Amino acid sequence: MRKAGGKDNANAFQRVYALAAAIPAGKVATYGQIARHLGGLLSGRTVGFAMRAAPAGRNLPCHRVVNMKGEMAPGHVFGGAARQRKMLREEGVCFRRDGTVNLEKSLHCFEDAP
DNA sequence: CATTTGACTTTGA
DNA sequence: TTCAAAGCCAAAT
Repeated sequence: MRKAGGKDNANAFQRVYALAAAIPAGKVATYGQIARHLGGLLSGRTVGFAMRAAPAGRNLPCHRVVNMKGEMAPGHVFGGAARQRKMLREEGVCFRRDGTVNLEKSLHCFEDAP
């Protein structure tokens, strides 16, 4: 049990990391999916924020987490979108001709949230 | 303490 | 069909 009046929101970030680490190779997950899996405790934006704030040393496969469109992270977070795409492709993720991830093929299936 | 920004998603035109 | 705006939560300023 937590202390009364205290917010366990910080725990939510750890849940995001746990789910991200639970994504098997060759599969990807969306931010909103993880957020929804947390029971609406967070929103897709906050999940992405948690990834950006994800501490190194956790071996966190944040590159397996993409947006609903299957696009890679913006900027050079993983050394460039093309770099992340190649990395995911090496893991066995299916891609479309548009350069986006084929969510129909490589979207990891989390359990539905209540 | 209030405002702005950001690795998102959904709905409306 | 594609484009734009609103809603969302947390950290940074």
